[in-house]
Amino acid sequence: MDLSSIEIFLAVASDRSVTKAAKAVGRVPSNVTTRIQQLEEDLNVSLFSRDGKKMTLTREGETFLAYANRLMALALEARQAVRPLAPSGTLRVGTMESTAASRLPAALTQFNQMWPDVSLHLTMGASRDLTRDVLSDALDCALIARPPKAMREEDSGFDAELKALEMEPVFVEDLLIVLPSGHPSIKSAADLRVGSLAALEPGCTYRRIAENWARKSSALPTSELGSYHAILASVATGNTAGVMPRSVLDLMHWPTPVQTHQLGPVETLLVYRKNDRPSAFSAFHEVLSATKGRDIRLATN
Amino acid sequence: MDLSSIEIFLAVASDRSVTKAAKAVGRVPSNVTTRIQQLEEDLNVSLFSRDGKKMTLTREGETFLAYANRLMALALEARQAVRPLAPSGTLRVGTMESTAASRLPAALTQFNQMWPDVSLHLTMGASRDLTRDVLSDALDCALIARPPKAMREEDSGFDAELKALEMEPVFVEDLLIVLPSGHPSIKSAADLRVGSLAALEPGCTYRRIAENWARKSSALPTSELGSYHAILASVATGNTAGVMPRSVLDLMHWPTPVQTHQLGPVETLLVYRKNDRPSAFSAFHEVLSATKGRDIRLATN
DNA sequence: GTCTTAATTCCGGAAACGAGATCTTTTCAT
DNA sequence: ATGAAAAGATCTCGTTTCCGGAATTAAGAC
Repeated sequence: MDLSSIEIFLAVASDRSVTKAAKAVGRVPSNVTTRIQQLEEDLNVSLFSRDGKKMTLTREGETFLAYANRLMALALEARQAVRPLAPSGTLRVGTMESTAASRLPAALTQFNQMWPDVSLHLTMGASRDLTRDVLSDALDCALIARPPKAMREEDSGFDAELKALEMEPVFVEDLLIVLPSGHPSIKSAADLRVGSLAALEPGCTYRRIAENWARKSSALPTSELGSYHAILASVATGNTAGVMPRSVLDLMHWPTPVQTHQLGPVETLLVYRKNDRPSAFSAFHEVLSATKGRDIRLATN
Repeated sequence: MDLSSIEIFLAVASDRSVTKAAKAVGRVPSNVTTRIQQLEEDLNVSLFSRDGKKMTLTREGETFLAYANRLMALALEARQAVRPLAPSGTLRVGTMESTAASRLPAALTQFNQMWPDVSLHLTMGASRDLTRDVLSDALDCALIARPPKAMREEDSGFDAELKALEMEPVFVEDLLIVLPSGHPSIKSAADLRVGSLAALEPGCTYRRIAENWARKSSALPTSELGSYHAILASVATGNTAGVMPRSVLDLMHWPTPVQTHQLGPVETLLVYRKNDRPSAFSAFHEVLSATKGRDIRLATN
């Protein structure tokens, strides 16, 4: 029994899908299938029932899920416990709105429990700005969206800044165009029947991805809003299409099942300066990796 | 972090020796060294301090040890929890005296806590007899000493019986000749200055190994005793050399540091009938494997 | 029925692992 | 002191395992 198998198991259990889980843990679906099968063979019990293309936990899978969470939490705790110098002081973390909303709560809670002596300073911002702030030492690290290759070539300044930093993928977001209810489903931006695209600031990678996609076939103005709640409200008026990752949309329990269009997966990176990892940063890094793809409800060892 | 690395770590921590630990977990020393180094690099902390050839836990190593025990215990519990049908009924286990004394207490305690519904019947005996009892279904399984190859060729009956059973190594014992205090150290049986060899029954593999070793150079009578305590007492009289594994000797806190001679490592096997693994047996098997090389003091998850 | 999506199976290249040989250092005996 | 023995570390090599991509199969949607 290998902890990485358990991480994979947790991802599959929480997504109820091999494909999603594979993205979440940064692997390929065939690999996820294999590891789950190995785990099942090792435990000599079937963890998921595959009726058709649905993966649902069996009763044994449910009980194993509880243990899996405890095991991961305990492993993380062990890792932290042997840290020779307990982190303290302040850690300045930059993050996108979306990550702060959907991914960070669990990690921050856990981090606070483990290291109450560290005061975390959170700064929200667009990926472009956050990156600059890390470079200029206004932040210790930041969670940003990696622009797709095509966009990086266009904006060589941003690309150069990224290359000057260490980076590591921690999440994968499924970026969506959210359509007003009743809007017909679309294949490309040409099918849009709205007056504008609602997004956050100009430096926001998600916004720029959406704009790139939209301008291929239509000349749609972007209306800039301050929050994802504002964007969704704007979509509800009927004349706007919103941009946000699925994880954020899921968070909002929108009343009606909205029509969405996938712009594809976008990686969230943790970036930090090379050769500058204060103890508090390493601790944060570890907590983040451990929380990756894990169920929100935290295990209490 | 891999559970097998943790198992190796536990073995090194409890033996304070790479070589011993390697035997305990059935690996080669170089491998143990590497895995420990990997673990240290992964945790970014040194677990052992190597002053000379002594391996002692560092402060961080100590704290990690606690977590390592808890992790293994939790993993074992998870394994047991998903067992689809809870084991019950009786399980008839045969064991050598020595194993019952040194290795089983921890495993049996844990097993009893986990499966109070299973009533364990322990039978002590010599390897030869236990094997026959498993074959004839008088026992469900047994812990026996694997005779070295040379001996197996001599006793083809025993060998055939073993081949008819499933077997799996679970412990490695360091078989010793225990000499009276003051006896000069020996290179071979020819250097023995005693009147007899003290051992258990004729079917005992340890006894037969010792007799084989002794008869190469001298014709020493074997005096048969009923227990290891009796053997040690007999050795204390000065005219007898005893046969026992090191683990048993260690258990007895003999007052003076006794002179010993190594007859080499002997594997302890768990043997059972092919295609006959009642649920209670599988549970026992798992507890045994998990206890292998682990510290006696059990972790309470 | 066809198309799409998801899971599994199969396969080749890459990385990790384990065993043995060698080397270094410590310890013990002479 | 000196040599021998033992233990740990290092290196290399053969094997296994693991990962990712392509092909395959199966289920649901239109």
